[in-house]
Amino acid sequence: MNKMIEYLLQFGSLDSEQIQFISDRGKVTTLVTNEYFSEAGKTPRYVGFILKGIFRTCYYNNKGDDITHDFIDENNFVTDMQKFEAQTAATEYIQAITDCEVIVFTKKDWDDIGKTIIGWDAITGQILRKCVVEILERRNFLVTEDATTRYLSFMKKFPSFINRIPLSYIASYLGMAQPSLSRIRKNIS
Amino acid sequence: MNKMIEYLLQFGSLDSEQIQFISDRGKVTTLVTNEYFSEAGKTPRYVGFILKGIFRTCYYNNKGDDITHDFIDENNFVTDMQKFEAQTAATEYIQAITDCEVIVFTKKDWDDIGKTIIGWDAITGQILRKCVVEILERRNFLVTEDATTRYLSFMKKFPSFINRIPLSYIASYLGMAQPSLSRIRKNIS
DNA sequence: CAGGACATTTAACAAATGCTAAAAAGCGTT
DNA sequence: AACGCTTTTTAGCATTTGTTAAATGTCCTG
Repeated sequence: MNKMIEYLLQFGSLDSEQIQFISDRGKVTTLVTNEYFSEAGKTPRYVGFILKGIFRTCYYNNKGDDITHDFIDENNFVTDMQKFEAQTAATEYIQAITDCEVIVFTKKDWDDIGKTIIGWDAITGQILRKCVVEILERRNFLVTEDATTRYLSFMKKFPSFINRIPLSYIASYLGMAQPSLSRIRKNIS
Repeated sequence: MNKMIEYLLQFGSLDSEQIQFISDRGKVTTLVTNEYFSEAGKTPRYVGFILKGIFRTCYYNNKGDDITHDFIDENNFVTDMQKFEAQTAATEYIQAITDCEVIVFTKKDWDDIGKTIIGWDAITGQILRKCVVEILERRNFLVTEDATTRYLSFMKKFPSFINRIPLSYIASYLGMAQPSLSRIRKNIS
């Protein structure tokens, strides 16, 4: 739980009573590889804070291809934010792609924290802003750069992912076919 | 100013005193086509709410190409959020691509609103969440779909942009060369 | 309405990437 | 070590997209 509190304290201050209030509501759970944290068509039940492991968000396009939109790893919140807030059906999957350890909060507990802790909106707002910037940075270059550049940037930003994640996920995240990614890897080395 | 208040009221309630407080701090200004709202290398001075016109965010990649990242139009806030909050130098330009009319807020006034109005964080947090979802929806398909599909989706989502925006901006936004976009337009019709 | 500046289209060729299927490599289990 | 299963690589060919430069179109100004 401490890792999460540390994370939160980067974005605002919390006294020990508030920390206790938050801690009391988080439950540590584990997911095994390939297990879903939330599923398309179902209402997301939890916000999670990742203690260990990597998740991906993904969906099936109209050709039936499995497309990975993003990877999320240790020391980050994971949730289908808007669908969780609105408690409506998600359109994407969130899947554990390694064994994972997560602190989860139910909607009720998350709302209670928001109502109880003055400044909670400011903290989550800041986290959100940081996430937006990161997402844009990560995804903008995917649109404009060629395949080799995209892969090199990915390696640079997520060196630890290369050997922990199936190549097919990386290929679809980078917007290319898997054989193309293989070819690129060969050319680089 | 009313258009902005209406927009805000979608995300939370404000009493007439609060509305007055906000209105007193916004100044209506105009920008002509090609004028910058904020510039790379400079600290953003304003948050804006667009009453009329279209902006784009853009930057120059390492080959010197002018790349458009996004379009923003009427009835939306426009700002380099994180750089504005932190008051540090921006890395992108925000440029008017039509004549524009905008309500602007200085950093000081924006902060004063945040300090004065209870629930402001909650309102801006909601707007932020909505923006994140929209940005992701708009940009995710750019990575995985082919050029024709990307253009068709763009036309569907922004039919009014096609005749108001230079094609070169649209081409770079969609991640393709301008002659490719021309070819696609020909094939479609 | 002529001229100039800028935006868009066209064409031909080059390069990159997609697609398919088969081969190879890796991995866990027995 | 051998087997089955999954992942990754390879190869050849088809298709898409990029690149460059010239031609055409459009709009504004004098």
